[in-house]
Parts: sequence; structure tokens; C-alpha cells
Amino acid sequence: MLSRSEENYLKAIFHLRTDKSSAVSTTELAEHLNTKPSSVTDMLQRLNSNKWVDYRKYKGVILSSNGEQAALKIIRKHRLWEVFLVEHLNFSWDEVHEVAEQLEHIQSEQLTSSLDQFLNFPKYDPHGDPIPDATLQLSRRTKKLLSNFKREECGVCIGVKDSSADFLKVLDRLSISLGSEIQIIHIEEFDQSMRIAVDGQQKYISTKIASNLYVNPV
Amino acid sequence: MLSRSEENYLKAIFHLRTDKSSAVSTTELAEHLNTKPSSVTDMLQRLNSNKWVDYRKYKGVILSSNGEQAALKIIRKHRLWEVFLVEHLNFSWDEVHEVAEQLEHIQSEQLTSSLDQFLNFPKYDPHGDPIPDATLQLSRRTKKLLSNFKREECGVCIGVKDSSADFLKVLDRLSISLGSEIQIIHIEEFDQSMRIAVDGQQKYISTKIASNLYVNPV
DNA sequence: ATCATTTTTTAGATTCGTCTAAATTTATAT
DNA sequence: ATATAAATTTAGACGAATCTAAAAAATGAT
Repeated sequence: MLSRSEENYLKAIFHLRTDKSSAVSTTELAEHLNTKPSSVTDMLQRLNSNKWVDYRKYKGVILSSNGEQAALKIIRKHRLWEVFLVEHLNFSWDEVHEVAEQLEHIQSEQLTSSLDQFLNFPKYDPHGDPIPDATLQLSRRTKKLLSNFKREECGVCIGVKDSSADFLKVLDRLSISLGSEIQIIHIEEFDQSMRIAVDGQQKYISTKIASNLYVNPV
Repeated sequence: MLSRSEENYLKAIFHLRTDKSSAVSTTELAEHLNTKPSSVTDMLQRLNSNKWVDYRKYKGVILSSNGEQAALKIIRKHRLWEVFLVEHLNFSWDEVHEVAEQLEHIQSEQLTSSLDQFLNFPKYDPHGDPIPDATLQLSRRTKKLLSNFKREECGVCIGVKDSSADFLKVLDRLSISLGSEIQIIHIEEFDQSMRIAVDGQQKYISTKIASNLYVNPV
């Protein structure tokens, strides 16, 4: 069985690799995990000898299929707990992450599947990220950043790119949440900042905000 | 902050001490925790130097007030999660323990208090054991074993003494759960076994069963 | 292509929680 | 009261996960 630390490595490799599609480097992992490259090397060698990853000295690491399954299981649990915390325990967007980081390591198939059922088999977590189903399949949908929208276009907020607490607090303040209807009123030529309507209410947002918001065009 | 292992020691000392009221011995702890006496000694020395317990060589150990508070926090979380698992995720009596052993170590005041609220501030867990409230107070009630009842007396099942999976399965089979109304129909002179009515249904139970069931007389 | 810089790995140490085996203390029985 | 047995502690070791410092490999700039 995987230790908590090993689970965290697998998850980190998964997250760093999905958008890069090449091997993940030691330094990258060390930064992501807040640890030292030498510690990462040690762990990768262990994970490699247990066939959780494919690691070559100096060349970086990718997940084996076992490793990917394991990572998906952890991500599934993480995101299911996030849904639970937000929908049933009244946590806000920015409060869920830390607790879900702990809950994702609970080992119990029965717990995971009962929770999934209790939550009514949600497909997306409170940040709009897809939740792997019982067979670990991820549902994919095309994500478009608000910054790529043109004037007059509108859509529904389906997720965030940056899920830091700082950014989530900004969204709370703007009353933007998953499902919010967003319409572009005006785009400033000078700096691409935007005036938008959020569920009818007009707001003014920076390019940085717009380029971290996923919106599904309607 | 306490490690998971340290938390388990404090909890074990709490459980072993409440019914004994004298110091807990090394061997006792070792057996309860499935470890070796020498490991226990090591850990007790560490816990002692951090003032979680009062430990004297060869004399056994008791919790300090800090240690008792810590133990109560863990027990509170454990029992709240048990309520959640049984009431909302349809776990049965005998399935909750193992998972609650993991969930009890999650660190988040917010989570604990939201969960408490979500569950409507329950006073007892699914085995009838009291749940420390937010100020860590335990509600006490007089417990009487079914084996001490006389013919014709009746009461409501409020807990179990033995909470092993084996015993809980027996109760499931007998359809006895918390809140069941139990009346003594007949007590066999020969071996003190009993014929009882459980919510109207007649059952025959051994002395061993009767002496592990807490019933509140009505 | 070579040399300096950056990245990565190795070597050796540390802490936690555990173990076994040996030594010591306490308890018990005559 | 003393010998034997039982309980407890100490000593020394180990694996997991980390660290620092030093060595080795890869990269990249001229």
C-alpha cells in the first residue's frame, strides 16, 4: 500500500504532467511539493522500483499506468470531499482545499462510493474540475478562458484556472461562482480589462482575472 | 502538533484509564495498540517530556490535563464521524469503526464544528457512547446492563459494552439497534438466558449477549 | 567544442516510530 | 527474606522520509 507521502508524489506528477505532456523534472516536483530535489530523487527511485512511475536518471519521470490509476483515485476522493464540504458543510471555495488534502488519503472503497452516491454522483468539483467516476474516467469538456471572449458574447462560469485562496476570495467578492451567467459588456482597448455583467450585475475586472476564469459559451 | 501515532497513544490511555481509574501499564498499552512494550516506553517518555502525560518509570502513566483534552478532541471527532457514516452514508454498526479511526485524525476545527452542526449536535454515537460537545464535556447517563433486569421490566437500548464487529453483527441479526424497545419475557433459572421482546418480536438471547447490552429502564 | 552554469544525483546525517535482545526493576511464592 | 518469574526499560538497529553538502551530468552561450 502507498504511504501518504507516496500518494502526494503521484498526485503531484499527475498534476504537473497533464498540462505538459512531457516528463516531469525533479526540480519542478521539489517546488510543487515544497521539498528538496535530493528528497525527490530518493522518492522517485523508490516509486520506480515499485513500478508506480517510469523514472530515468536525469531524464525526469512519468506515471506508469498503475501510478496514474492511483493518482486518479486520490483526485477522485479529493474532489468528492470538496463537493461535500461546500454543499453540505457550508465551506467557501477558498476553504476547502486544505481539508480535502487530508481527506483524500482516507482508505475505504466503501466510504468513497457511498459519498459519491450521497452527493448524487457529481461530475465537477466546486472549482469546476472534473471528478473521476467509479471507473476513474474523467469527463472532458472544452474550457474557454473569459479573456478569449469578445464583446457581447456570454456564457456560464464553469471553473477557475488559478485556484489559489487569493483568487477565490476575489471571485467571492465579485459574486462570481460556478454557474454564474457572464456577459461581456465592454473590453478596454488599452489593457484588455473588461466590464462584464455577472447575473445581471455590472462589474469591472482586470485581464488577470479574465484569464483565470473558464466560461462555457452559450 | 501531535503526530497520528501520539494521538493514538493518548486515546488508548484515555480508554484504558476511564474504567480503571489507576495508572495504565506499559503492557496494557502495548496490547491495546498492537505494539511492543519497549515501543510504548519510548513513546511514553516522549509524551511525558512534552507534558501530554504523567509517566513514571515502572509505575505506569496517566494523562495530563492537556493530554485529556487532546484525547477528548479525537474521541469527539471519531464519534461524530460514526454518526455521519451511519446516518448519512448507510454504514452499519460494525462497519464504521475502521473508517472512523482514520477520520478522527483530520485536523480542522472548522470541519469538526460544521460536521457537528450538520449532524444536529448529536449527544451519542451509534454505539450509544457519549460524544464530547464543543467544550469537550461528556454527557453522562446511568447505564444498566440488560443482564441486571428482572422479569417483566422493560427499557430502551442505549448502547453496547462490547463493540466488536462480531457482537454488532449478532445485534443486527436480532434486529436490535439503538432505540429498540426491549422487554424481558422470561429468564431461565438454569443459565440466566432470556426470552425478550424486541419492538414486539420475541427473541431468545444468551447471558453473554444480555451482559453486553445497555438498556435504559422506562 | 569548450567552459561555466544549472540541474540532478549521491553520500552521509537526522528524526520518528518501530523492532529484538539484554539488562534492570518490581512482584510473587514459598 | 530470598529466589524466581513477570514486567519494564535500555541499548542498539532499521526503514521511511527528509535534510545539507559535495559530486556528477546536462545545458547553453560564446
